[in-house]
Amino acid sequence: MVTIKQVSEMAGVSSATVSRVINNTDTVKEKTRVKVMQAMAKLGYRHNVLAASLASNKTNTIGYVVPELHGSFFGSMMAGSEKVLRKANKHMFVATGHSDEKLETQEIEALLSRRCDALILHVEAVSDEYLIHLAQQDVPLVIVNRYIQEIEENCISLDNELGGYLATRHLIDQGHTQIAYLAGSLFKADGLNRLAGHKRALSEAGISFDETLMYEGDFQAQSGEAGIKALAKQGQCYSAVACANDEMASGAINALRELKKNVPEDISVVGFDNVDFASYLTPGLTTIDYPMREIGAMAARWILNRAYGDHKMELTHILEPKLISRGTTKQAAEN
Amino acid sequence: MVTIKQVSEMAGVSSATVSRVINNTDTVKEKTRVKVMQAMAKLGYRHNVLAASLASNKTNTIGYVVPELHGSFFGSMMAGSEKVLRKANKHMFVATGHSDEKLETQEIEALLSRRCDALILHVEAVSDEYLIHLAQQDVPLVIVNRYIQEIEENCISLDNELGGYLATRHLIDQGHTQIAYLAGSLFKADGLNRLAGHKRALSEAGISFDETLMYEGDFQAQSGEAGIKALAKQGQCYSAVACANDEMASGAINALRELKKNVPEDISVVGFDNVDFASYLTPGLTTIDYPMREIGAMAARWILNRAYGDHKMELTHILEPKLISRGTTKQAAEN
DNA sequence: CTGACTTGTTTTATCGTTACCATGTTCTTA
DNA sequence: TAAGAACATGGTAACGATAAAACAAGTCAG
Repeated sequence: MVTIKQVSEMAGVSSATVSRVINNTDTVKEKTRVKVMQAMAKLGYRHNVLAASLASNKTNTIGYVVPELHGSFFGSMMAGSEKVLRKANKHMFVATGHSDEKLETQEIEALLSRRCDALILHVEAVSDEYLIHLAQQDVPLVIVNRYIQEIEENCISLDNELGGYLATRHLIDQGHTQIAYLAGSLFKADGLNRLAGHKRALSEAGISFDETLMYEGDFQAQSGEAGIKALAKQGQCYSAVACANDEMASGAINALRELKKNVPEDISVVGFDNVDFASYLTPGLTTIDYPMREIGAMAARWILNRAYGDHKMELTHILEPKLISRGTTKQAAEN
Repeated sequence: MVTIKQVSEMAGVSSATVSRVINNTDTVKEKTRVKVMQAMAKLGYRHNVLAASLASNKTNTIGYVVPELHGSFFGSMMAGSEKVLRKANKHMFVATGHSDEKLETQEIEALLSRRCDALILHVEAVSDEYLIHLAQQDVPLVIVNRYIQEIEENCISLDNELGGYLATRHLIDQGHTQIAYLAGSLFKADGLNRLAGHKRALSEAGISFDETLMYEGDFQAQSGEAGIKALAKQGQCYSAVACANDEMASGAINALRELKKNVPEDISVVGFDNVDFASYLTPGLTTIDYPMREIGAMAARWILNRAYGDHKMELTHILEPKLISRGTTKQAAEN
């Protein structure tokens, strides 16, 4: 492997000068620069980032932990971050936590061992305490899609309550008054907050929340189907369904079809997340957009701000969801 | 930052011994090991992988280039690799090439600068020559979803021709004889090979390939719609359509619906890739499974084999696609 | 013409490990 | 019991860079 030393010898300068040329860190006479460049080219020199990082105590690398690599959800987030980081010449070291406490911890430790300049974490299993402790150490940290009061400055998340509100509000605006709700797992913050938004929209419109029109699922398509069937069994009456996510909405639509209900003619359906397939369904699924890409970008901006002192960007901690109106919702029929 | 030196002092041993304990690289008396471990715990020592890599000339890191991070395609591939590499305690450094020659080259160089032990590349814009040259250097290399004769030992790809064959063969088996084909971009190897498979299936069944029943699209949903409309305009007659990928199939189905054709009752449709949303469509899309996860896993196995001398695994260069039969294909109506 | 600056460069210490060689100690075994 | 093997550990030179201090030469105002 060619070293900076060999380059410096061939160019007839010291290795410090070569380092300057490589890093553009200090003034170097044009003539010297050219000599160095030529020597590098001739020897086929390749900068050793490892050695540089060790010496400079900076890796220009952001450690990134996501639950999974497959599926498009986290991919979008990483893509958002990548775009921002690329411009700043920072790189990402990606690890997966698989929603397992031990693994998550292990990967975070590994990233720190690699001396990442900062971390972006989407972790689900480690405790708040662990993260709080981590945040108080010297490595800048952004926690995505999780809100922890004590270190809220390090958190970025979506306003799920607002999303739930917007979904139901959309249905109300279209004249629906009997609105069923297929909730996600209510032991999860997201599930709970979305439901809270639903309730707020109802109450704002003077509609009282009817417990019997709600079904608690688990964010899976299967539970959307189950929800519709359960409501049917109870003989519930409604003209619209708001769902905790798109998978459940998709399941619900299938179940409604089985019950010979047309969507959206008989029943309107709204989802949440705006996953890829939402637009491929027929009719296209009306849903709430979960701006993962933007969240990823924002996380990266915070990192740039905190770890590299770039203060030129606009920053927020809470991102706002938007309603995407497609084909599964429709003006309520007149009574 | 706590160093190995400080640990060694506290434990009353030399730094060499501490290194031995950390790396489990040599026998150390149990009593000494305990002393060292305690010192590490007490000082809150964290191994510096950078320094270790520099000294040992090994990073245990695989450089990974994919075209994009978003979408589930490459995510699945990375997930497949990650699972294999995790078991071997290797990590992935992910970079994106965005199908741009300059970017791809740049990222590959960056990974080499970081002294990755090996590379897994899914690149589309760099030339074969560049890759051939790279393969002949000292860094082990696996090229995914691309076949380059001169370095076929480094390539892993799907048998697209077989996939195309299976799709059309499936239609023929169901009694279809007039089969339209919506091709992908034919300047791409994948598009060409899938079409070739289609032709082989036809010829094997004694059906002659009818140029007018083919439309060249570009792998986008839009072009699937366009294809069906173009065929309709020409007044073509067919009972089944094979598509170059699922997006085009989805577009085709929408166009067929517009033409008041029922899928699969009037027209059978088969896609290619088995993307996530294929199973969410109603009816579910019959398609050819592109085993990205398995491809990623295989790439990782090759790396383990080549870069780390693990010879215990079964390896292949060409993976086989499978037909996934869902609801968009159906026995041809009797004449 | 001189002292203060600026510019360009070298010198040398340092970053935190690992790898190799040397050395001392403890088992085996004939 | 002596010799050699196996075990346990220490010393120290790399690994390939950067950074801070020191120095040399050129510029310029007064």
